[in-house]
Amino acid sequence: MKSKRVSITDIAKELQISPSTVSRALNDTGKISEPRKKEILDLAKKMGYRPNPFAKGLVQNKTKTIGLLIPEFTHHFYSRMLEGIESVTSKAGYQLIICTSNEKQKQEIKACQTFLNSRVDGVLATVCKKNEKVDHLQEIINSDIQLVFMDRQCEELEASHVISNDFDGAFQAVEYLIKNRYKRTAHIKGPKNLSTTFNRLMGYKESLKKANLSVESELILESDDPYLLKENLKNLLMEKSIDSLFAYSDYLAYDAYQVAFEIGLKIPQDLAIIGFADEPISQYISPSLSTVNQKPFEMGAQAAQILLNQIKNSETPCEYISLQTELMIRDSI
Amino acid sequence: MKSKRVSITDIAKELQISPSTVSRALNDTGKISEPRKKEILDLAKKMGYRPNPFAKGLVQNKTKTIGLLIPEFTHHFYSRMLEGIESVTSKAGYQLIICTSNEKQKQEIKACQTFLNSRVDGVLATVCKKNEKVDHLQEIINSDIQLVFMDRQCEELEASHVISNDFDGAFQAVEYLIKNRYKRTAHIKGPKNLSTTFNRLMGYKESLKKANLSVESELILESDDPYLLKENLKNLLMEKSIDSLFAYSDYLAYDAYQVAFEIGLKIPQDLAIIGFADEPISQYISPSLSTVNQKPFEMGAQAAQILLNQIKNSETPCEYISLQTELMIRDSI
DNA sequence: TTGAAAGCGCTACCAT
DNA sequence: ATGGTAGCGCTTTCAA
Repeated sequence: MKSKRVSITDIAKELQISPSTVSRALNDTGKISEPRKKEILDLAKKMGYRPNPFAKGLVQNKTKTIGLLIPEFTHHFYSRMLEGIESVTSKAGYQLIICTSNEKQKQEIKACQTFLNSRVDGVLATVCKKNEKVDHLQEIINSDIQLVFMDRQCEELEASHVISNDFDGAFQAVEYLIKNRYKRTAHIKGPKNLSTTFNRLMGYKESLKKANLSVESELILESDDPYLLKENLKNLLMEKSIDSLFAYSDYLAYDAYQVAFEIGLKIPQDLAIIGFADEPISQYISPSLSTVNQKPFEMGAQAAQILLNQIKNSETPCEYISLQTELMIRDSI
Repeated sequence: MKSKRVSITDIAKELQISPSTVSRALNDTGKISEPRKKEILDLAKKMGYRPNPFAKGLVQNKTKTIGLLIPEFTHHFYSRMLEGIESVTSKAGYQLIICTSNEKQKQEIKACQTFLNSRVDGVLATVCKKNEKVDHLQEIINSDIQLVFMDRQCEELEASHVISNDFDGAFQAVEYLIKNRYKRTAHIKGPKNLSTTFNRLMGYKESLKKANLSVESELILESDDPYLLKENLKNLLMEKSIDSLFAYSDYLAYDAYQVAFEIGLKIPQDLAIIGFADEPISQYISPSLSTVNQKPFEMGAQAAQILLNQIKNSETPCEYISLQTELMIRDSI
């Protein structure tokens, strides 16, 4: 029962005119008389005509397709970013090809191959944690495919990016602790090699410096090994040498909650905590967690908009956007 | 500097053979001599040949593309389902076109148009909450596009589905409450018109009946109006007429937490609670929430697999899968 | 085993 | 304003 798809030539034959005229009417391009146009459009509708994207793509060499590379979607941050992206791309008639890297470089490389094969017009990417090499991303650029980074910066490559102002976000968080008369603030660092980790650490340090407080390396904790982190944190807390904590993420902040509770400390009385990202859990844990909102929806939307601009005009210079964060004060301080 | 893309004819010319032979070698189809094949493959690689998906799609009328319709991605459940889908589609060389409905029928209809226009080979869909009409989905089926529903069933349409066994999940949850000697269990219902709402309610009722407990309509609460829900729940709790609660979702369970705390009740001593979905928050709230895990990753993966089978052979009969859920016991009972 | 050629649906160019 | 037609890159007969 498969009714054959109706093509431009079908319409042309029906109307005894040429395909070019039909094409012109359908695309509202070039000269064409109004009555003709109307006649064609009406028939097209009646016959249920749908343009064949392949034929179009073949001849125009544009795919109206954007590749999206994301580490994973289970963090609310990325889901929300996706919604921001989708809100602008769908409006512009672009489609997304989504690939997840699961933070593995191998999958990231495969994703880039997919993008190349699919001839996407542009790529939006949040690179994975451990990228020693960026050849696969360089290849995207070399193939004249527009590229915009999100959330995580990639300094080796010349491409636009939209990231959070991690430095300011961290600075303000720590500043808020200091203003509230907390004297010794620890920091739990993020994963190695990420620009975000570096920038939040810097914000922490600078904030201390500005308040004439010393930056002590014993108060800066690595988080790569969760067990070790908890041990180190426990020691710090037992020695009562800190009264507050700024964590790279809400999840790491929650780890601190657990350690604190384990040794009988109260939050925020004994330990004030501020996290980062404003994941949903920060509202649900108790006490609710003060944190830094990164505006993921806006991040996605802006990145998509920049990409579309670059696709439209490849001469568009790179843009480097740092989104202001928002300090969300709840009950953990 | 845009180096022109290399095509099959480029390779053919270079080797002074015909394009058809090159095509055969590249696709490993039909008769071709081994040395020839090797020669062609080597050169193709050297020249950086990439098949043009448009030309291929145009001639084969297959897009290797799947449309994915999802209400939204900020619930962990859907993100995880997406990861399950992606794990099988990417392996099979299919690409996903993602559209979100935001639970709005209008956007859902638009998404279906997108799928039709893009000539996707198949569609994976979780329909939105308020669908009075299903014409847009019917049109997908009429256009000979394979369709598989996930999570939410759509009885009006003849299509495969992969859903949770909501009935059993609810039944077991309530059974667990009863076994632990809770006598009066309330239920907070989900959104109207959803198959999941109906099935979980039925599981609740049947579980009570099986234990010879009466089903009391006053203990079944609507959730459409959050304020009203909290008021009603508060009344029930003040009257001390219930000792336990089974909620349609983890978020509704959390609402119950808040009401309980507000009037000074302890969980689970004064009120035992079981939620549904095993969203991340259920581990993070305190006390941690007992809930029903729906295996979203498996749901996505299975739905994708069924869809691929149907795409490969359109005569494949519809499949109706009910995934067994898993009761996750934590501290709220 | 290989080649020649038609044709998928569309646009763009040139002609009228 | 409209028509004719080549050609995008590929697969798929059919013929050799």
